[in-house]
Amino acid sequence: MVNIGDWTERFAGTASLPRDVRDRLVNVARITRYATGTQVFGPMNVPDRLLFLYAGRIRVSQTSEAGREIVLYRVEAGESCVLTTACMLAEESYNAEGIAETDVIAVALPKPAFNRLVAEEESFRTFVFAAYSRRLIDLLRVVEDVAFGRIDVRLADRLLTLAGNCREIPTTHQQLATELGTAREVISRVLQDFQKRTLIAQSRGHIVLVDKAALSLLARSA
Amino acid sequence: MVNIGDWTERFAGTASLPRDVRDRLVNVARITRYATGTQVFGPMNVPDRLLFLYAGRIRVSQTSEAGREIVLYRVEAGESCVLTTACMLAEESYNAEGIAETDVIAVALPKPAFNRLVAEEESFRTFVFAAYSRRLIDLLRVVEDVAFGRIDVRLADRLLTLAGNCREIPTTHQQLATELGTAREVISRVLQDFQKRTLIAQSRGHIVLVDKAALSLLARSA
DNA sequence: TTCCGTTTAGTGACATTGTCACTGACACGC
DNA sequence: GCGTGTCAGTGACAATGTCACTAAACGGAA
Repeated sequence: MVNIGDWTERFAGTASLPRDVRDRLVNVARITRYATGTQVFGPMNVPDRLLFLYAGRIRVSQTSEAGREIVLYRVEAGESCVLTTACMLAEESYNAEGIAETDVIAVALPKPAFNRLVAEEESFRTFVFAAYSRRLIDLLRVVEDVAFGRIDVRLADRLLTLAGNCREIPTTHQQLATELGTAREVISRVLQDFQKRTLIAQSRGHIVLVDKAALSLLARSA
Repeated sequence: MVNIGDWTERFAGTASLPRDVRDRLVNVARITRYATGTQVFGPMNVPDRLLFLYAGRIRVSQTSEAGREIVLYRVEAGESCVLTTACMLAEESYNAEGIAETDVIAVALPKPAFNRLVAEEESFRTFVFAAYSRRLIDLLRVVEDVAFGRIDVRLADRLLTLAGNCREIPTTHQQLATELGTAREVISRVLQDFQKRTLIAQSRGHIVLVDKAALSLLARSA
């Protein structure tokens, strides 16, 4: 186990806390690691601690009974994973799960410590509420996209997001279908259309964004 | 203005607070009323106070740029409206709005009082987090329905919900389309199908649930 | 290397849902 | 009665989802 030192520097909610509070936190929190591809939380795997993402990225998605899946949002380093909180508090069941998309290092805070911190520290409270709000708004965006958005527009947008500064994306049609909550065949059709319009180039498990400008235009067209 | 007396009895988060805290709350909170059909909050109308619903019902929905709309959830008496909190905290814009579906009486708590309460009172804190969690899970449900659900199933389910114990619903096809985030024509088609199968009867602005059992079966079939 | 099984992608037919441009029916006030 | 606006019905078509396949690419084993 590698010592990651004073992780309280890393989080907006803890960086400005008094020295003694931070020392206490470092003592009570447990550092947890998840290898790429492993499940961080899920219906069968409800953590009893609050997770703060020190490094890595978690993909949160929801699966239907029929087995279809949609990506809801991603938790990045420095953020907290509030869905686990929701999970602990609300007794209702839900079928969202978090998968480590890279190797992940998380800080797991026991519930009593979390409670105390929310009660005593204004800045931490603000951080937690902001995290909740952020996720609520993320979900509003998902609802809007799924309910009213066109598939080609959503796909163009997602391709650009996944690529970041890069031009290439190592991904399969099935993975992209999961991103948008649709079927692989639909993705294949749209990607073929993109290819014909020379917006992208494809090979097995690999997509190259040839014309980012045009994709960007398409993504913003709705 | 009618005096509604000690409203702190009404909320899970305030009923168990010490007498002196409740007296203080009653003093600082303002009672607000909204007539049926008026907007409680929206993109252009961000309240600076936290709302707790004393009586009535608020319908929270989201509108697309193209003007199509979908109902996200309803806030019932005794619940708090956390989306307004999200709204205040997160700077990001979103286009959800809350409409008073009946005449509404709400308790509006100034932000400092809210903050103090969250800090000092465990039971209130639990209440607020539970409210957030509830909404997050509501939204997960909406995402699942919209992304993976069939229209006929969703409509059957919504009709039963809207009817409650009653057999009749005074509503237009357009209103039902807004409930599910679809188009009126789609609702018309499905309702005609339901009518042919004698699950319902229709007249202008009015639907009678003839065979609730069958509708229920259909609603649960996915 | 060749063979074979697995994963990934392509295809066409069809079902469902969404869009558009209408028409007709009903209710209400004058 | 007669307009006027709201509500519902319709058919053609477009977009998306489903199904049952085939074909191509890759990787390991013989």
